[in-house]
Amino acid sequence: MWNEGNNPMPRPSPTASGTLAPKPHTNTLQPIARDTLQERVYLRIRQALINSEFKPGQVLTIRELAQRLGTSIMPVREALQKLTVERVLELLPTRSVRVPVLSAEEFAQICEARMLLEGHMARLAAERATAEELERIEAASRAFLSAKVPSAPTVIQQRNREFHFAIYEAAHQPTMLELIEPLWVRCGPCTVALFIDLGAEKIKRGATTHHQQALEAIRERRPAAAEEAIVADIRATSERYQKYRREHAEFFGGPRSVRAAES
Amino acid sequence: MWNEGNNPMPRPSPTASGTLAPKPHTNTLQPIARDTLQERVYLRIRQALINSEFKPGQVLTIRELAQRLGTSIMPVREALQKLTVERVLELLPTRSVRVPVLSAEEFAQICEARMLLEGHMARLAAERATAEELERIEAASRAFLSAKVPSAPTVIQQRNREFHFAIYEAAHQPTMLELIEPLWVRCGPCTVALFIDLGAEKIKRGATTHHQQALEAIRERRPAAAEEAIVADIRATSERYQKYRREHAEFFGGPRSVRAAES
DNA sequence: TCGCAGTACTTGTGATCACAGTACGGCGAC
DNA sequence: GTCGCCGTACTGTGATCACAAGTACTGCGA
Repeated sequence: MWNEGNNPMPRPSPTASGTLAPKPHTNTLQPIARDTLQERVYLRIRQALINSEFKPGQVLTIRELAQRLGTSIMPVREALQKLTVERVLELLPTRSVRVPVLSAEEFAQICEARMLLEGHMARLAAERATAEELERIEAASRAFLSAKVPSAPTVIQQRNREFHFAIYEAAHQPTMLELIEPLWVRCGPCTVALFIDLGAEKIKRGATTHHQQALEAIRERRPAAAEEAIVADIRATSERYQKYRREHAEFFGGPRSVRAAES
Repeated sequence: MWNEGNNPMPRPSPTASGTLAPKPHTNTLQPIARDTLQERVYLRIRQALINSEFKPGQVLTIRELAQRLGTSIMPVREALQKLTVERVLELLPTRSVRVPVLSAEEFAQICEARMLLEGHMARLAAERATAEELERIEAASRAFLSAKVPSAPTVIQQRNREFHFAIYEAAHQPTMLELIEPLWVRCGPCTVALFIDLGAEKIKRGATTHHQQALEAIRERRPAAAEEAIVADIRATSERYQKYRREHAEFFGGPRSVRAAES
């Protein structure tokens, strides 16, 4: 499961674009992709983190990644820099980087921010969603429901993500959407770890209720109810992590945050 | 005023630490600073942006900055990368970076996020602030009030910032604090531009009311009132920018967002 | 006088090299 | 046998070089 050893990492493919499914474009002859190597490396590692190809706590070294990706170290070091700034990765005292193991408090605070921002977005979506956007949300919801539970946990997580962002896009606040996105990436590795260890069955069942409530609230233009449903969904994730951390403190052991040693 | 020409930029000084005043440490023998050149460059440029040493819209080139800072291009290019990820700087189609000129919508959405997050923090501060933290907040308030209006607008902005963050630190949510900080840096250049053009007098007078209300609310443990005061303060900034943009559309002219050309 | 092409220069990107700091192993002394 | 030292291997950092893409300027020709 974890990509710890020398399992070959596929070369970054040009089709591996951002983490959100791009909206279908109707206009032809859109500008061709002219991205840099560094950008591809960045997106590839980011995707790997979302997909839990790296384990929380795992240390990533520049040269090894460069070798596995078939590039020099330059694109990799800059990609890791970027991920560190986003706090998707964590700086060790040796200046190596690792996948963070979020403490209960950190996870809770990120979830708190998510509740505030995403609740706001859900409220706006209920007010503003167009018919087309509503259809997208419903499609995402169906996709989530139809995800086979025994399938890779990342699939459930992926569908869950797409459902949420289908809602948030309907709020028509692109700048705020960009603030929310990194919060998901930060939670990603730890959340997926939860999926794997706890079994996706129970989690999916819990989320389904909130999803249905959110969907209906948006369809019926009830902003407060939409906000409430999304907040409840996030709160459930937060509390699940709290509980899990308490019960498996040893698993998340090891030297916790690097910064703890600083102050 | 603007640092457009060849005005020498001071070498990054080891004392130029973060943008927040560090809390006084009581324990001796804290770890010595062991930061990298890149980090100093990053903080120096970041500080320069907050202080409005660069004008919104101004293009920054790696080699020129490197020369002015007296380093090779390596630390500078990574510092600019980091600032771009934080969206403090903006990528041009040529892959140069420039100081963003926030559109009215972007500024409004960032302020909306700030109202949600910082309002939350103000509420918590009113619930949790210790006597010592309250003293820090009051000191910051006095410092803001005593700032001479004709002095550099950046001083007012600096004091304002310190007052706000004195409150937020009393919420005891470091992770969320880290989410708020980059929002201030993003707003920085455009806000200070506002100060300069509009005159700090009026702005300071407006903020003073909100500050006093927030301070009293925290002192008297009224969380809802504290949140309200902070939100009102941010909303005033947001609306001032909206108005200013409408009236000075030509000043902020030029090709707006780069991404506008992409879709 | 206008328009176009060619050139020189500036820009960011990526690769390679040199270096300093750290971690970890073995080896020797007590 | 255990503790401490030392050397090796490895890691990130910073500098320099090579290159491709873009821009602006200049000069030639219509």
